[in-house]
Amino acid sequence: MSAATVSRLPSYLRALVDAATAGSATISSDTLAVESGTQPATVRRDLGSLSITGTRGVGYDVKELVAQISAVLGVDQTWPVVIVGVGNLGRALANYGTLADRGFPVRALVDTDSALIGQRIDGVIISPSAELPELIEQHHIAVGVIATPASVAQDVADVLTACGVNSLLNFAAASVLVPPGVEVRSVDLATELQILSFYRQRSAASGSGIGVPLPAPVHPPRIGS
Amino acid sequence: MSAATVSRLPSYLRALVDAATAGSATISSDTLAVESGTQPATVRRDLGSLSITGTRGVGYDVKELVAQISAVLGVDQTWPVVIVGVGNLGRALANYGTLADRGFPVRALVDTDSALIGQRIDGVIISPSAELPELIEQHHIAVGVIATPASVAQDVADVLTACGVNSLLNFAAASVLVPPGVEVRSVDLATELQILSFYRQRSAASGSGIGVPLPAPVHPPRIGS
DNA sequence: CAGTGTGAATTTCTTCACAGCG
DNA sequence: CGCTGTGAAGAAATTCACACTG
Repeated sequence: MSAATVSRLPSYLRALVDAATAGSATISSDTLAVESGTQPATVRRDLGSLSITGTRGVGYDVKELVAQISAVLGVDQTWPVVIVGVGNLGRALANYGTLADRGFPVRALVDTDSALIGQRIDGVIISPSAELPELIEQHHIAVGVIATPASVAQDVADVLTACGVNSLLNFAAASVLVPPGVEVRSVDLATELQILSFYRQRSAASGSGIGVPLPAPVHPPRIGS
Repeated sequence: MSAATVSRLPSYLRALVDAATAGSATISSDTLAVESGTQPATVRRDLGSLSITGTRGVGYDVKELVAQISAVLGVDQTWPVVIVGVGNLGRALANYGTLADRGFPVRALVDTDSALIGQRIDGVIISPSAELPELIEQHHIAVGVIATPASVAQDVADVLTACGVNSLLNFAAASVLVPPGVEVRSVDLATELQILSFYRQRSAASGSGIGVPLPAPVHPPRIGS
């Protein structure tokens, strides 16, 4: 299965859960494409590569699709997490229920700041970084979250991977090198902002002519939950 | 310039700033490739597509590269930001200095919760969502940050784009549809976790044999700033 | 008929490999 | 000699377009 396909599965799953909630029993590749921001042919190929088959003239069975994609993504399992670095970001993540809700319970917290060590966040004690290997073994840690300054991100990744953690979520503003077999996902605000900047400049340059007037502000739809 | 190239520019810039800090005057495509996790040939093509030229036998001029890439990414300019939704995430972002440091000062905050309206975060007052159009005009908002629940993300995007904001940073767990010319970058923890899950399952399946023993935990390198 | 499943065409992206230059 | 710049090859991903089927 291609990396491109995998990267789209979460958005399919999201759209499908929405559709299920809305009561749809089936969904067409056209609809799923619109909901997940891709093309119908791409949807069909992706689902085909998971050996998921629809019904001609009808579409795909929503419940089956949710079950299959969930299984492929492994969202039905639980992966204990360690967060390395309990600064602003690390603390926010530790308190952020979404991690635990998604099957990623935070079982260990690590920092080098002695002022933090011994404190508890949501019941989990903050340990010194030297204890990382023991913690990983004790709690069967599967995922390491790197929330340290960029300067130590590589060191952290080295320790984590050496201890057998082969899924890393990297929030540090640095790319880390890992051995083969280890998967790293990087989430970096600066990167996103810079890419946005690029396209903003670009569209300002091409769109600032008189031919492309700013649309008049509309009466705003109600924003609220 | 291809989207793939643009997506790599931030990591080049990061590596280059590091190199400059370390005192390097020039850098080869080989080194830059290692530092940014890509291939030398890719680096050379990317730089070539920016009409950046190096010196044969030597490499690229670090300072010039930093200047050129910074200009292309527009990081030398300032883009006022509005954050829509001041929950946990929105508040964290509003307080997060990195946004302002990168040329994205938060000039407006919006929420529907009347308990929040009128409060200030870092000097910026929280306004009711109905005022979004006026705020955008007053502050020349260029970037909209969506930090609302998924259910209203699309509505927020509609208002923002209708008011001429064509750079969106979307933290909601929903994909939003936007008119052509508008750039959206989505940052979604659930998506990242699900993709990690997929590869973790995959490597567990292929790597759990006796042939691939868990590496013994090494003596951990010092983790600290 | 509406919508899947899929060969084939196309586009996009990456990598090779090497001539050529400082 | 070391490293760039790039044509050409290759690989990957997307999209077209249509036969086919429930």
